[in-house]
Amino acid sequence: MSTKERILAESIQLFNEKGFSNSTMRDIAERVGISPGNLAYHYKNKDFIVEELFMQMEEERKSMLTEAQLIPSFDNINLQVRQILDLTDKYQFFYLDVLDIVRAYPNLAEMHRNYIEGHIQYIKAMLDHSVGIGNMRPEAVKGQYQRLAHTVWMVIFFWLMQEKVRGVESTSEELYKVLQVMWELVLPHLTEQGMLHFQKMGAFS
Amino acid sequence: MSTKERILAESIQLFNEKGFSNSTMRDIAERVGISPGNLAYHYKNKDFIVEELFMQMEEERKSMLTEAQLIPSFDNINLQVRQILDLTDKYQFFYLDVLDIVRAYPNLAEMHRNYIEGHIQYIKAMLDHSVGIGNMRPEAVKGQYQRLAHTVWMVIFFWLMQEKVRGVESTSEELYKVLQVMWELVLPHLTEQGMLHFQKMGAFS
DNA sequence: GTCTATAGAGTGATAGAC
DNA sequence: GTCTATCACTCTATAGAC
Repeated sequence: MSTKERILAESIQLFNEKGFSNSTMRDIAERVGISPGNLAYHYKNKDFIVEELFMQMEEERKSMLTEAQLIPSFDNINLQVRQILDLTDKYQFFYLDVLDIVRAYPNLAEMHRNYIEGHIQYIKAMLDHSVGIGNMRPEAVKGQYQRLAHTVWMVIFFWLMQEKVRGVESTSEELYKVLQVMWELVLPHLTEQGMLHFQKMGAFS
Repeated sequence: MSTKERILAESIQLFNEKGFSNSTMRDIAERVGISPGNLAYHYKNKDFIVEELFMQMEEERKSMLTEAQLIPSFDNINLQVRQILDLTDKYQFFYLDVLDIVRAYPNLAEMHRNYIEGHIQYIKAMLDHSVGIGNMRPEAVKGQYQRLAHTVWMVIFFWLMQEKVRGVESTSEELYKVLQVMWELVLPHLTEQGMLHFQKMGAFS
C-alpha cells in the first residue's frame, strides 16, 4: 500500500471519527505515522485529499449502480438502497460534514450537487418505472412523485446525521429502520399488484 | 439595547451567514463594533453565547406552541409548522451547524436532544389525535405513525440544510414546498372525512 | 520520499489602563 | 464597561538536510 493510499484510507477514518473540519493536516500525518512535511509533499492541502476522496466515492457509486441499474424490481431497489447506505457508512463525513465541505470548496460543491440531483432523478425514474409497469398508481397531483423522490432522498441522505444529532448508535437495527421508513413512504401509492409484489419480497429480512 | 443584547443579536446574524464554527470571537466583536477584550468581558467563550441563544430559541418556541397547542385542526397544524419554519429561519445556524454544535458542547447536545424528541412526540400526538377524531385511519403496522412522525420531523428539520447543500435559494416558494411535502406525507393516511376537512382548508394558500 | 526546523498567520485568553 | 497590548497556542506552508 503506497503512502498516498495510506493517507487516503486513514483520512477517511479520521474524518469520520473527528469530523472533517476538526481534522488538521497534523492529525492526518500523525495518524498515518509520517511527518507533516511528508504529508504536505503528497497532498499540499486538505483540499486535494477531500477532492480525491470524492472522486473515489463517485467511482464506487457508479460501479455499483451500473451493475443493478436496469431492473428496478422491489428486491433490486432494496439491494441498491443498501449499497447506497453502505457508501454513506464508509464515507460518513461526506454526509455528516456536507455543509462544511460545500461551504469551503465551491468546485466540490458543484460536483456534489450533480451527485445529489443524479440520486433524486434516479429515484424518480424508479417511481416512474413502477407506475409504468402497474405497480404504482399514477400521481394524483402534478409534481407529487418528484417531491416524493426528493423526500426519499432526504431520508436516506440525512439518516446518518439525524442519528448523530439524536445521539442514537448506528446499529444494524437502525439500518433496518431507514429501509422501513423509506418503504412506508412509497407503500401508500402502490397498486394492488404492487402490494402483492412487495409482500412477496419478504420486506426487510 | 444593552451590549449583551447586541452581542446576541449580531451573533445570530454572523453564525447564520458564515456558519457557527467559522465565526471567531474576534469576528463577533468586530461585527458588534466593540473590542475583543470587551466581548470577552461579557461572554468569555462562544460556549456562553451559543448556550444563551439556545435558551432564547427555546423560550420563543415554548411561547408559540402554548398559544395554539390544544386544537390540532388542519389550519392550526399549518400555522404551527409555519411558526417552526420561522424559527428555523431566524436561528438557521442551529439547524445548519447542528452537528458541529452537538459535537462541541455535550451539555447543549443533551438539551438539544430533548428539544428534538419533544418535537417528534408532538407530531406523533397530532397524528394520534387525528386518528382519534376520525380524520386519519388507524395505523396499519405497529410503529408506523411513530416512524411517520419521525419522517415529518426530519423533513422540517433538515429542509434548510438540504436547500443549502443543493444550492437552492431560500425563497418563499421553497417554504411553500416544504409544507406541501409535509402534507403529502400525511394525506395518504387520511380518511374520507379527513380529506374533506383538508380540502376545506384551502391547503397552502 | 522522508525528515526536521521554522516562518507567519490566526485564535483564545487575560492583564492592566482609562 | 470598554479599551489596548500581549502571551501562549495551534495550524499551514515551505525551505533545506538526508
